[in-house]
Amino acid sequence: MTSALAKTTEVTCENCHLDKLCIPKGLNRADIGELKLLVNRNNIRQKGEAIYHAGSPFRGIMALRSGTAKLLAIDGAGNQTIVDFLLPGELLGFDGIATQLHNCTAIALETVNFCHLSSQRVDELTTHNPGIQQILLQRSCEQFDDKVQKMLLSRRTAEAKVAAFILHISERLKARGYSELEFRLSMSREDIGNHLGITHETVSRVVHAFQSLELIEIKAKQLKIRDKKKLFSVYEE
Amino acid sequence: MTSALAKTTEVTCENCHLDKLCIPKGLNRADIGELKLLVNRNNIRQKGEAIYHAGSPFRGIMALRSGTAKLLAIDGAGNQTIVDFLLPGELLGFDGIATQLHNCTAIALETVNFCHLSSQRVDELTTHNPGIQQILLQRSCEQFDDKVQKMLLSRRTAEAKVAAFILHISERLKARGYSELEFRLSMSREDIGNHLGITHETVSRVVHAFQSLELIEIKAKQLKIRDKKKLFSVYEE
DNA sequence: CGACGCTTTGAGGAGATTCAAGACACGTGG
DNA sequence: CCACGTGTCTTGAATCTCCTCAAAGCGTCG
Repeated sequence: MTSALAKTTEVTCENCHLDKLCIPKGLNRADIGELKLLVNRNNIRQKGEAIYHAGSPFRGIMALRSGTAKLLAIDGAGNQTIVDFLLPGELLGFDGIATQLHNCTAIALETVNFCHLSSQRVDELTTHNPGIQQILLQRSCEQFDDKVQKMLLSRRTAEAKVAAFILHISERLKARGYSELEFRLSMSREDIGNHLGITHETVSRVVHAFQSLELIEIKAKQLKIRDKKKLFSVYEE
Repeated sequence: MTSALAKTTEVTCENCHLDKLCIPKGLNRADIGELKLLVNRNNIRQKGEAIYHAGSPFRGIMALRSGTAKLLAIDGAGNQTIVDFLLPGELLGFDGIATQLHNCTAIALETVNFCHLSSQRVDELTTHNPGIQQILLQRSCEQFDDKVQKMLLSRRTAEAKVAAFILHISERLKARGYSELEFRLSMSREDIGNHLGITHETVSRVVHAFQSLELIEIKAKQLKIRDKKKLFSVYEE
């Protein structure tokens, strides 16, 4: 809410530290220059607030600059499933492109700051800037690839799921320049379980078992990976 | 193999009966005209043959004209998961766009005839035809939406999964002009179970239970839906 | 400090898997 | 056309993993 902290050097796509992850990845300099003019920056949501709701008109593509969020889908009977967790530099909004209505609800897990490419801008790109549009196609297909990986997990044991979850978060944080071995899980056990298709009690038990085996150290939401190799073997085997 | 049955009127995108499902859906007449020039038609694969392999270079986007196929992913430990079944009019190949290497293997479940938009053509579209490219983005996002639905299913009982599977196939066949209540399942119980995350024995038991409840009639691969409403309620509740 | 939500831990039970055996269907060759 | 063999499908029984329900512990925030 308080935007009194305006910096002298404004952050744009051209000097954003997330340029290797966000839309600019793979984009030429001219297109990045155009992109920065199209993007609306410094949108804020507090913990628990929605970025968009399922059923609402396509809001465009958003990119997290800081904070984390969850993407959830709801079926006819009201069951909620967490489709994805979003880390800084990751894009959301693709669930609204096909039908022009959002299929999922995006909710901040902590205060988030995000950039916004409005649906109108996205439409304009169709004719104006094939370069950026190609990037969107690529990113959308990345999300598809990601879901394929998730399907491969669904047949595995609770142990394998939790191990994969921890390793996946670790990899993504590493790519963002954060510590890959020690970090804070912004989501609840309930959320983790929901995402993995197990109960929060099972998450708790597995996490405790991993701690006993000295694969990890966990206290509340703070996690430290002690033996990445062994943790990986739980997932792999 | 025998293409001796060449028709006098050749089928193109402009007069294909699948135009309401395939790439042309939502495309203007001029773009369809261009599309037909880019597409390579009448590619054939026999049952069990691959259309493309995981790890191979991106082959482009393909559209089934007849026959069915399965799309499968393999993890590090060699576990295979069937990501999707493909019906006539459905597109495949998106698993190769993000990395330019196919993430999945596509295999014919029976003789298939498909159209092919080569990777080179797909790349050309980036600069030449933003209209077709936009359609690809939309289709890619549809696949994403589809995976979200699948995630919602993963927490459900074996009954709900099988009911949803039958109803989903039924819907898609209906959209293609086939009977929605009576059809042949081209995939094995093993394949169905793999796709749904249950064993083939469980598929068999559930299918038998549905038959006892008079929701369906099934003999080998031939399926008849007797009570769609009740079947839907198994899925919904 | 107290209340609330989140997390942990335990015991019992349900659903799905595994293993095993038999039935059936399909294609091949006699 | 029928016999045969192979692979698919069905069915059963025992087992196991994970879930459900319940209660207690911990942390956090007003």
